[in-house]
Formats: sequence, C-alpha cells, structure tokens
Amino acid sequence: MSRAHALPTPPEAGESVRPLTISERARAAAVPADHRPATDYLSGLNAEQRQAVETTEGPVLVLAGAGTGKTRVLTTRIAHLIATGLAWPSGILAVTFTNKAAREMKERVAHLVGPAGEGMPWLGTFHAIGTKILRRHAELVGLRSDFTILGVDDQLRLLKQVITAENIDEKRWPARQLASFIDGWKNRGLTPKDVPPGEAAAFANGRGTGLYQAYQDRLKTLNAVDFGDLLLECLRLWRENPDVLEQYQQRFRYMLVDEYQDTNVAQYLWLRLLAQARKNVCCVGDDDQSIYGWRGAEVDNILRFDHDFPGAVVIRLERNYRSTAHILSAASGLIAKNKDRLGKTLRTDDEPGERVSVTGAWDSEEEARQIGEEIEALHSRKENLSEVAVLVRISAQMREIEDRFVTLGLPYRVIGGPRFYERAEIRDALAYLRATAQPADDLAFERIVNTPKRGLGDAAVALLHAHARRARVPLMQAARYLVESDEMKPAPRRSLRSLMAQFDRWRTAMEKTPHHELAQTILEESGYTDMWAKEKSADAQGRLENLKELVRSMEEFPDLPAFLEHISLVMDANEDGDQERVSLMTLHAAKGLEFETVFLPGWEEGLFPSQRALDENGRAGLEEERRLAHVGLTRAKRRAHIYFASNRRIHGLWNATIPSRFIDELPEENVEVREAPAAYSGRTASRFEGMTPFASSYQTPGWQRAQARAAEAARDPDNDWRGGGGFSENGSGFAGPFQAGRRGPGGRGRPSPQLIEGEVLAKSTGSPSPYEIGARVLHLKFGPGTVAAIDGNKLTVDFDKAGRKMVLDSFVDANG
DNA sequence: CATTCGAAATTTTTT
DNA sequence: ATTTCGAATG
Repeated sequence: MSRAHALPTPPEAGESVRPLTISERARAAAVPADHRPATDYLSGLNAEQRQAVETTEGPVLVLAGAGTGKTRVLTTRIAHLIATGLAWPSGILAVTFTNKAAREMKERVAHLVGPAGEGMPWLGTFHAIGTKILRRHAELVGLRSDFTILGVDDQLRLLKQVITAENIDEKRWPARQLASFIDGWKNRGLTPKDVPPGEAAAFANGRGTGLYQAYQDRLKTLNAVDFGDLLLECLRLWRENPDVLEQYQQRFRYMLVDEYQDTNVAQYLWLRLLAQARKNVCCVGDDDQSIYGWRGAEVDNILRFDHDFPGAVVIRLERNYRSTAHILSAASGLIAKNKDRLGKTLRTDDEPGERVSVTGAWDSEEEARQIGEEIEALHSRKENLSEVAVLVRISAQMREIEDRFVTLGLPYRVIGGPRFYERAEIRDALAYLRATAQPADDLAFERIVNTPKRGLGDAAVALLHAHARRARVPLMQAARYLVESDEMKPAPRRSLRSLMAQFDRWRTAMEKTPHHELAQTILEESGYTDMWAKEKSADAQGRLENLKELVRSMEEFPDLPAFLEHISLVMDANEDGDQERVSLMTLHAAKGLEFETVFLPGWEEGLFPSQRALDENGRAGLEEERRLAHVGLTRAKRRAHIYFASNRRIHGLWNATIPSRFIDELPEENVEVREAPAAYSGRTASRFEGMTPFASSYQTPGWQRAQARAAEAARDPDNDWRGGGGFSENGSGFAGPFQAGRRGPGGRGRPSPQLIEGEVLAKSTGSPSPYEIGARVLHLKFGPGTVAAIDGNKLTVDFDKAGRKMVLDSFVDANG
C-alpha cells in the first residue's frame, strides 16, 4: 500500500510539536496525484460515519448506538487526520477507558495508516496519559518524577494507617469506607478543600476532610499517587501553571474521546481544560450504554455536551451492523422506556432472524440445565463456542452455571474477575521488587516484611514504625538500626537481620543480573514461592503459574523501572486462546463485545433490576439497570435467550422470585415464549389455561404457561419440597430481594425501597386471584402457608417454615 | 505470634 | 452457601 508515502514525517520523539504552518499544509495538498494519501479508507463508511470522520474542526459529538461502527469511526478519523496532513500522530490526543481499548485502537490505526501511525504517543487511557504528563512536570506538583502509583491494596493499607494515626477507631470507621468516599470525591474532581462540609460529616463525625488531607499528605511524603490523583494532579498542574497548560493545548490539535458516557467529572474537567483553546474535540459515546454511574460516570457529561461545547455538531449513528431485526427491536423497545436519554432509533437491514426467547425455569438450577442443553445443541450444530456467551448480572450467578458446564464437560472461560496485577501473589512479588529497587518504598516493604511468615508480626512492625517516625527515615533504614540495637526481642531481631541481609544481597545483584533472573532469585530466596508450593489449596498452583508468567513477561522490558511503570498501569493475564470456549461474564464486562448467541439468565425482580440499585438510586438506578439490559441484548448478533427462574438461592436460602419487569417491557412481536425443554416439562398444565396474564402487555400469557409447565415438572416425587429441606428455619421474615420494603418497623439494615413514580415492583394485572386472604396454600419449595396479601396474581404468603415470601399464584396449590 | 473458630457481610469494576 | 474478618485461644 502506498498510503504512507505522502505523509508528513513524524517529528522526533520528544520534539515539541507545533502546529502545521499554512505552507506545510499547502505542500501536503500539493503532492502529485498518485502520491496523494489514499482516501479509500473512507469508502466503506455510510454517510453519517463519513460525516463523523470528516468533520474535523470544532466540537463533535458522535452518538453511536450499539453495533453502529463506533470504533471504526474513531480509528478512521485518526487515520484521516494523519493522512490529510492536518496533524501528526503526536499532535492527536486519543483517550479510552481501558488499556484493552487503547491497544485495539492502536492496532487498527496502524493498520489503516501504516508505519506512519505507529507514533501515536498520546493514545491511551486517561490514567496512562495523565501519568505521562505528570512525570514530566512532577516537581510542579510536589512529586519526584519517579513517583509510585498505588494500587487499591496499598491505598487501603495507607488509609488504615492514617485513620489509626488520627486516633479514630478503625473498626467503627473502616478504611474501605473512607477509600470509597475519597474515590467519590476524586471522581468529582474535589480536593480536600473542595469537599462540601455536609459530606465530610458522613465519615468519622465530620473528620472526613481531615483524613482526606492527611492521606494526601502521606502520599506526597511517600512520593506516591493513587489512581484518582493521576487526573486530579494534572488538573492542579494545569490550573497553577497556565504556561504548561498552554503547551498541551498547542500540542493537541485534535482530541478524541471514546466511551464519553463513562467519563466522570474529573475527566470531564481534564478534557475541558485541554479543549478550551482549539475546541477540536470529538467525543464518541452512547448514553444508552452508560452503566458505570455507580462509580462516578456522569451521563450528564454526554447529555450536556452541546451546552458545554457551544456550536457542537451532533452526529447520530443509528444504523446497526451487528444484530438481527428482532434482537434490535427488542432492545430498542426496552430502552425506549428510559426517560433520561438523547434518543436514538437503531435500525438494520439485516433479516428479522430469530425472536428473542424468554424461558421460565423452576429454579436457578434448572435454568442452568436449560442453558447447558441449549449450548450443547448449538455445539452439535457446529456452532463455534467462542461465539456463545452467558451474561449474568452479578458474579454470584456464575457458580451454578459453571457447575453445570463442568458436569457437562463444556469448555468455558470466565472473563473478568480480579485482574492479573491485582492478584495477591503478583502484588507481593512486585512489592519485593519495589522494596529492592526503591529502598524508601515503605508500603512495599511493609507488605512483604512478614510474607511469608518470618515471625515479624504486628509487634515488630509497630516497633519499626515507631522508630521510623522518630528518626524520620524510611522503614528499611529503621530496620537497620533496630537490628543493631536491643530494642527488639532476639527472635524477630535475628529474622529481621537475615531479611535485611537478603535485600542487601539482591540490591548488589541488581547491578549485574538481568532483572527477570533477579526476580526469580528473590522469589525463591525469600521463601515466597515455597510458601505457595506448600499451600495445598486449589488455587495455589495457579498462583505459582502467575508468578512464572510475571517473570517471563519481565523479559520484554529493558530494566526494572520500565517494567514497574508498565505493571502499575497495565497487565493482563495472557489469554489461552487456542480452544473454543463459551464465555461467561457479567453484563458489565460484556460491554463492547459481541457474540452470535447470548444467554441472559436471571431476569428476575430484585436481581435484575437489582433491588439495591432501585433502593439507592431510585428511577436513575432503574434506568441504569435498563441500560444494562439493553447492553446485554445488543451483544447478540443472531440469537438472544432470556431466562428467569421462579426460585433462586440467595445467600444460601431459597427465595421465590418473580420475572423481571424488563421482560414485560420487551415488545411482544419480537419475543418468543419458550416452553421448558421436553425433558423437564411434564404433563400439560391444563388448569393454568386461560389464567390471567401476568403482564397486561401480553395477549397470550405464554410464558406463564411455560412457567406452569416447569412447575408441573418439578412436582415429580423426587423433587418433593420436603426432601430438599433447603429453606430457612428461623422464620424471621423473608430474606430475599423483596425483604427491604416489607419488613416491619423493627427490621434492621436497609432503608425502605423508594417507589418509583407508580412503577411498583412488578406490573400486576389487577385481575382477581383464585385465592383469598387467609387461604391455606402449599408451595413446592416453601411448604404450607397462609395467604397474607394478594396483588393481582402475586401472593404474599406467610409460610409456616420459610417465612413471608411473595410468589406467583400459579406456584401454589390450594391446601384445603 | 500463629492458628482457629465464630460472626458478619454479601452488585456491578477500571485505572 | 461461602467467604472474609476479627477476636479468642494455644
């Protein structure tokens, strides 16, 4: 390809970038025709996409619905800016949220533009770019350029120290809680001075702000920052040094932001400062896929874009290239129930395809069985298992499904979970390296001083701290002193001496040993690998392998500091991508992915939408849950299967559940209500025929019939409720998704749920139930009980043994 | 100081 | 049910 020929030469790395002069631009345009940058990269785009690529000047908001080619627009836009000579790669700022997204974008740009695009030094996550900027100007914000970036666990340990140092009872005011307060403040761009007094009062009787300040002071002393600081300190840097800000405003001629709906206030301020000068900012996002409100994302940022950037061009990408018409309409119909949205209408030219199926199961175990069977059927039809995903609302749902996959022998992989670099063994190993390379890294030293156990417990650490504070020296230096003095008892003293000797040896070895070999040596000599080798728990083996992988990955870096920098921001477990596997993940983890077939279990009130989201955030919470449902559905290219169970075990006890309101909200014409598979459906449930539909939107109460069948199936003698014996014996009220609202005044814990503008827990029909208050009924799982209240076809029953639960009337029998 | 037993908590997750 | 955390115990 000759695309790269006419590109301007990228400036040397580190060279400060100035805008192209007019003559340079003219020169670029005057290149002979056959050497002119190829524009064929534009040819595959539709009109809107093309507009989004070619509207290079001024603020642009691209509202890109699911599957509308968002990433393609972003990468093509970058290619376009480079190919037309409007900017050098180093003059473009492109921010993403995850390292994965950044990596993908880099690859795709390189593919479009060729070697010339490889530069892209400013393509990365907010945090990675923030780090890069801060390292250059560290001294202006009171840091040294080799500052450490704290992970969550380091942060917690530090907070614990701060709380204790302030003489606050750490048990009453846990570090975790303070961490989430501080996180929230940092997300909103608030320094200790900016925190509204009312909010600080919520922690430790109003001492929240002081603790926040003390924590920040400690960080400075340690020459460390946490993730939030990577953005906040940039803000401070720019505000206090307008010349520095201007330097970056000049440098970044064009700015692009991916997943704009996920930006928090701090990120928004960060962007706005940069964009103020040139205003060539292009934000791509989808308000309907905003699912991170709970961690500080502000949908408002996207809803108010044209207000914040006057004259903004808003481009809607509404043509979906991913899903069939039925799936798309189902998802659109659902999301249309949200009020706070900019509004898009997704359309497709794809065939209608299969309807979205909705299947009721008796309980979550049967739900897992049905999913397993369906996947086996797909597999025997030669469908690729890598194109199949099961998306759950909460991780706790995974276990049952995994269990089923294991017994069926279905290969699967779990996506998400703790990141590689968050794992304890990796953090420990890194702490050893940090403590070796940076003797003043107190946090690292403290982390491993007694890991593996070497008799240096709380008492010894307290002594170290006391001396370190008294002499104002790092812990390591305090240790050297204590080894020589007799303030420490002989046993720990001997242990500490040998540890210090080891560190000395490693530090000497650092001069001449390749860093990955040194790491290997440290892990062995310290007894760390032995510690895991001796542990006989199931995951010990995996941890050892992670450590090996860590050492192996170090080889790719020139030296230890380079590696430490990399690891503090990035580090992914390597994928064993050889075998075809079903993917299992949370809905959150699924954003941005797509699969031929998607299974969506657990669509039940309380679980999805999550009761907690409703209780804590009211209508906004409900809408975020609905967006989550929308994200789930739009992951599917050809087949989407929704499931709900009528009974689910929550925290160990069984709970009756009712179908999610989201099921009712799906347009009827795009949904196929499934019967339970033959093996589990028993006789025809004639007595349920003609019964009032649960949801008024259904002409035929099809899913209810399916449910009834499932109930019949479960009625076989082997499944007798008395045999199961799984329900709560305490009768202390029901412990499920519905408990919060129905608890008596004596109930502890959660606040009452908010009723959301007439949207009750689930729609009810208002049609009379065949039962009356006071009637005795028999439930398969909960046994006998008395009807306490009736709401349409939903009964509130006081079960003799299982306490009060809400059940569908079709699940109980009259028990005269 | 380490181990062990019992009570309490238990969404979603990136950097 | 399971895991995690803290206090009592050896």
